[in-house]
Formats: sequence, structure tokens, C-alpha cells
Amino acid sequence: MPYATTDRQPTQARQAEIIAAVLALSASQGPGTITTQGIAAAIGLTHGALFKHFPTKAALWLAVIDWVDAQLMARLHAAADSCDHPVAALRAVFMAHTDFVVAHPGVPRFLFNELQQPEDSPIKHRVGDMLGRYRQLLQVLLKRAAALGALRPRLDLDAAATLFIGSLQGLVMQAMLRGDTAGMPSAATAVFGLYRSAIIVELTT
Amino acid sequence: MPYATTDRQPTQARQAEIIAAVLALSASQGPGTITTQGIAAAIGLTHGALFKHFPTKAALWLAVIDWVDAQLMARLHAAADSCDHPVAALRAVFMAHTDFVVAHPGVPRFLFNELQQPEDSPIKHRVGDMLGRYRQLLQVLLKRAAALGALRPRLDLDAAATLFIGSLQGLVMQAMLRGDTAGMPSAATAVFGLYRSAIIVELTT
DNA sequence: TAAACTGGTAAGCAACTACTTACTTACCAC
DNA sequence: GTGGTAAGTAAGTAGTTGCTTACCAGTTTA
Repeated sequence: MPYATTDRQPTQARQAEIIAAVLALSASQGPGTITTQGIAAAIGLTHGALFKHFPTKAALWLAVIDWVDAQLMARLHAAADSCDHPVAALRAVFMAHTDFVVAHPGVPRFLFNELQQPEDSPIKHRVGDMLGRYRQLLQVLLKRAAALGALRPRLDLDAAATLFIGSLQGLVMQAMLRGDTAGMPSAATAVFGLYRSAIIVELTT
Repeated sequence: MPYATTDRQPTQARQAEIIAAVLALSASQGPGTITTQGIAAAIGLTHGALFKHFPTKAALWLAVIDWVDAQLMARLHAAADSCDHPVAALRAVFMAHTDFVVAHPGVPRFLFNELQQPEDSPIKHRVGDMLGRYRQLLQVLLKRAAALGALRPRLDLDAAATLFIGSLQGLVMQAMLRGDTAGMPSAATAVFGLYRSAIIVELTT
């Protein structure tokens, strides 16, 4: 159901529409199989008109990454800032990430696809950059928790960040296999509970 | 090879060679960008000769999955059987998986690529099947550990399996970002240590 | 020894790809 | 109104894709 905006739209609005169409197509077909003609058809536009708004397909791909970067990181930082205790903040970030994937199922597919390219393309570099800033956010929260004495002594913070992102990936992969993201939030709650057990110091109750 | 080269091989040997070439190409370029012509060139064969051994590209892709399935699952089961204590067996499986990825870096790229396709292709089904058997193996080990009283009470075994596979995925993704799998085993050791903390019951030492 | 089979080559096909071109139309400042 | 420009169309380009065809040589089999 491509909403046919038969209207003539300013470039900025069209660019946003095109980016949204790419992510929508990423959810319903492999991102590697998306064609410029398919994108144009999805928004009821001519193939040639696409190139009035993006010079090349690569430029469009980069714009998609930029949109994801801005949106996702904003939500993660907002989640982190919404909790005083760093361990609660970690949980909030975990769930915010989950919610974002549920709302935009095409995003992880798109990112995975770009990470797979072994060449050092600018797109892959951009994705790696975003992941680096993600790890940085986690490190800050982990260090703050360690300062409170909430974490196990001699906890490997690098490994803790890897496990955090890896658990999310595991959840995403399960959702991709099942074909829908319906059960993701509840599964995420259980998995974060386990993650929490891995990093915090136990209180003998 | 302008001369009459007698590198004429029986189909079975060629099939194995072709499968190996696909996985090698998966490591050095995106699996989605692999072409039948590229495969033929990689093993010094004509494009048309490929189709003497596989009727279609899809059939070849399926054969690659079958090879991965047989190889990986055999190693995981061997690792699981090499340890008496189930928690030690889990560690052995974790490291065996890591070693397999280091030995065959194209494999995770290939599998991810197939999982991304949202259509219910037979290939995706095959991958999902393998992952199901993987989870089953983990469940057996986890239940055995629980029977020994080695695990936390009321541990969510489903979440524990998800976290196990997810941690491996996180390690793989990091290696894909860096472009090589050199540091994977040591990182895997650290991450499994964290995972172990998440599931076992603590001994107050 | 002839026939059949098997694994190989070289060339080509139809379909599809990203992108371009030549031209048309809506919009907006003056 | 009018003219410059931004956004749209329709048709085409060159290159690539998976796969096929026609032909050939060595080995096995009847």
C-alpha cells in the first residue's frame, strides 16, 4: 500500500519519504535486494525522479545510516538519562534499543547488511563509528556502576559491553528467524535479567 | 591454461571445491555480491562448467548450508562430549564455535546473509533448523547442570540459550567490524567468563 | 570398436541493474 | 503575467546477472 502522494513535494520532504521507504522495504525484503526502481515504485514515483533527490544509490544509503544513527542514539541517550542508578540506566538503554527495533524492524537488517561488506566502504565505517559511540555510552554507565560498588570486582568492562550488545543481537536474530518482533520485549526482559546477574555483585538475601 | 589441462575432476570433488570457494569468497566479499561467474573464476573454471555440478545457484547455496551444518554441528557435539561436567561442556562448545569461526570466517557472513531474507525460503528454513538443534544441545547441557545444582534456581533456560548464542554473535560482529578474527579466542574467553557468572550459582570463597 | 557418458569450453540470451537524457509541468519572486 | 527553477515523466544507455546452448575430448561400457 504505497501511499501515493501525487503531489509535488520539496526535496527535503521527499528525501525523508525515500529514507522511510528504504527502511520499510528492508523489513519486508532483504536490504541487498532493494533496487532504486523498487524504492520509486513503493512511493509512487518514477525511477528517474529518485535521482533528483539523491545523486547515487550510495548517497541514499549513507543518508539512511545517518537517519538511523541520529534516531537510535538519541533514544539511547534519553533512556540513559532517565534513570539515576547506572544499572537501572543500563536496563533502560536495553529496553529502548529493543523498542526501537520493534518500531523499525528494517533497521537491524539494514545495518547487518552493511557490516557484512568486508571492504572498507564509507558506509561500513559510519556503522562502525556508531557502534563505537554505543560502546562508549555503555562504558560510562558501567564505570559509574563500578564506582558505586555495584559491579563484581575485576569485571572486564570491554567484555561486559560486548555481551550487552551481543545479547541484543541474539534477540534480534531470533526475531528475524520467527519473522516478527512480537515477543521481543518480554524476551528482552528475561535476557537483561541474566545479563544483570553476570555483572552485578550479589546480595545474599 | 592454454594447453590441454587434464584438471578434469569428478563431480563430487568439484562440488566440494566449489563449496569451499563460496565460503572463501564470503570471507573476502559480501555473500550477497558473490556471482556464479566469480565462483568459476576463483577456481579457474569456466562459468558454464559450474552448472555441470549444480543445476542452479540456489541448489549450490543449499549445498553450502548443508556443509556448514554438518561440519559445525559435528564439532559442537564433539566438544560437548569431551567434558564430563556440563558447565565445562558449555565452555567447550563456546570455544569450539569460536574456533570454527576463526577457521572459516566466511561462514557467519553467509548464514547472516540468508537469515536476513524475510521470505520463507528453503535456505532460511534450513538455517533456522540448524539453530534449533543448536539450542537443543544447549538445553540438554543446561538441564544437566541444573540437575547437579550448579545453576541459579529458577534460571530461565530459554533466555540462557539465547544469551549463549547472542554472545557468540556479538563476538562475531566485532570481528567483522575489525576485519579479522585474530583476537577472537581471547575475547571469547572473557565473554564466556561473564556468561558463566550469569548462570551458575556462586560459591562464597 | 562403437556408443554413451562425463566434465570441459566459448559464446550468447533475456532479464535486470544503476544511472542519464530530453523534455514537461508546477511553483514562486518580481 | 512572466521567467527561472525545482520536481516530475518516459525512454534509453551500458553493464551485469543467472543460465543455456552448441560443440569437444577423454573415459567407460556394450
